[in-house]
Amino acid sequence: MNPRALLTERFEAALEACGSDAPALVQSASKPEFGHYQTNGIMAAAKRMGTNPRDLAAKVVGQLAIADIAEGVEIAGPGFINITLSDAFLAEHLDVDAPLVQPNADVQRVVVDYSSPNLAKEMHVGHLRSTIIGDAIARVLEALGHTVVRQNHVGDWGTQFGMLLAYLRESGAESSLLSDLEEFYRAAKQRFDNDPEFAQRSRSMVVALQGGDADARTQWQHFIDISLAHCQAVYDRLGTTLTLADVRAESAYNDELPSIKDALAARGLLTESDGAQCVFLDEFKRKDGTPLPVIVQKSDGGYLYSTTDLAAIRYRADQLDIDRVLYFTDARQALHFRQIFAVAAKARFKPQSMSLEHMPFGNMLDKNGKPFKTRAGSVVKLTELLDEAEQRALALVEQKNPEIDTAEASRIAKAVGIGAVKYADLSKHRTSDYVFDWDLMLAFEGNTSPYLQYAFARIQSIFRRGEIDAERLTGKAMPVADVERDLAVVLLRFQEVLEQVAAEGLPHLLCGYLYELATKFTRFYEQCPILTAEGEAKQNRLRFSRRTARTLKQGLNLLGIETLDRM
RNA sequence: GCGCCCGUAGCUCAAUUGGACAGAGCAUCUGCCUUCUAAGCAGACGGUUGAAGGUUCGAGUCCUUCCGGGCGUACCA
Repeated sequence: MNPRALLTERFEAALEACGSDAPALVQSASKPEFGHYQTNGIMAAAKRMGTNPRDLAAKVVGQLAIADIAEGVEIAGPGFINITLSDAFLAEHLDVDAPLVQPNADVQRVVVDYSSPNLAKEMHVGHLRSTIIGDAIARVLEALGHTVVRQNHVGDWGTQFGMLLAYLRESGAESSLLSDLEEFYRAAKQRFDNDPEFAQRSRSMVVALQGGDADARTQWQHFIDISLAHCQAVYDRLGTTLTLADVRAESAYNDELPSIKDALAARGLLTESDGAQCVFLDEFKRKDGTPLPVIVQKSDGGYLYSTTDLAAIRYRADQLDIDRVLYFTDARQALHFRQIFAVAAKARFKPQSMSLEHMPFGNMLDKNGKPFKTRAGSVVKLTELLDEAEQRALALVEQKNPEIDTAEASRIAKAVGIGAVKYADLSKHRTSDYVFDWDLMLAFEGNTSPYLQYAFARIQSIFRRGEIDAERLTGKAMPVADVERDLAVVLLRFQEVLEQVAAEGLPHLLCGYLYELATKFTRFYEQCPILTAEGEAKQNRLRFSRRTARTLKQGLNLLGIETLDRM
């Protein structure tokens, strides 16, 4: 049930009857005095028709058929129409055990391209955003019925792999250095910078690797396996849905690259410039007229990430029959993707109907608001962050609930600690820069995942205390008290929020929703005793509790955050 | 130089894409635990939305200029 979509339909029908095809612009009310939903579109519609907005509002209300939805419709201000949903409507759609989400009408095949770490190094906090946001969006899309193809476009083919392979050969394949990829990289880099002979060996290693040399290839595979195993351990610990089967590495497109170049040439898009093969598009000229190239092949014959990305688009279109591709990478690649998408369209690597969307996110800053530099030593490894999160959470669990045994305490600490880290990231607008701060990331009160988990655990506690089997509850939650009505309206918004999250790739909208839901529930919880209530009132409150618990659980699950029955 | 993004409470962030009086959390202060978990609740304090103009019924959001910051801008990804 999506009340917003339903109201939009009804309002636009009424508008049409009044001779306007303007959008109704229905949204949930910005203030309680305005009811539950408000319509903002009348003013603009009136302007276009050259009539008075309040008169048009009155006409629209006259044409409006929403007696089955609303109990109050009111014209306010310059021409807003405010709607108050009826209790009967709310209850009708608040069945305790009905599914919370309905599949979308038009279901798509969607690639979500996310995480994509460089395998030369260990995963650090900079990889958190893409991994976590991409994973949440993939889950939400699936919940709405779409077919999602996760693709982890890992970097395994760059020039730096020559250096690593040379160092691997030198230090022995079983080197204990490999247990710490970061350290291994640092050591190799140092060797590379200080020993010209080693540097030369590294370069020829790249050539050998990309030329298909069997030995180089074997050693490379060995290194990649170790690195991927490390990534997978982090994914599992983070509770993301990524598996090794989702890896679609840069190297996977290696054999395609020459044919990408040929296809571009065949369409007359390729130009040689300073020895490099380039595509020049009119829409990417500089202001002074200097052309801005997309380089497809370097003057030394090597291919670049642009070529690989083009190959990936063609693969997704031809082999996977994809409708929509979402790229979760940082904002610095914005120009790159605009160019690639334009070239892909011109070269017909994708059908017109296929949507390519860059979902950029902001840069990571330090606590002083300066860019978080990747200077040696300054990156925080993801495993370190997660260790710290679990430790802090464990200390808190032991302090709050000393009677919980150690096994359960550590399980709770894990869910709370990891959840807090993820939520800190997911709850911020995707595109804004974000500040990396231990204390903010590991906060356990206020608008954090522990707050949501806590609200859920309290509900579970009610059922435990009352010895009630929540699964067996039936019937619809009927609002009686004001706090119940407030809760009911929020509960009914779940679907519309998910649809928006899926459309825009913005998980923070779901976070904001769940936080509002939890605060509304907690208010209800404070004001309406449940277990001591009697008869129908008790049943009804149990239904609200159950419905809230289910929504919190599913919502948190879509964010990749665990719920706990006790904490 | 040019292009893109950003600037909101002391701090960290929202603001449903132009809607009504800019909202939360943290911090500070006041209350609330023999009553379903106080990781909670109720309340107080806190704002010239970087600055100045403009567009209109209405601007944090759009336009112009300026200030401050970030990123990108031909062979890294």
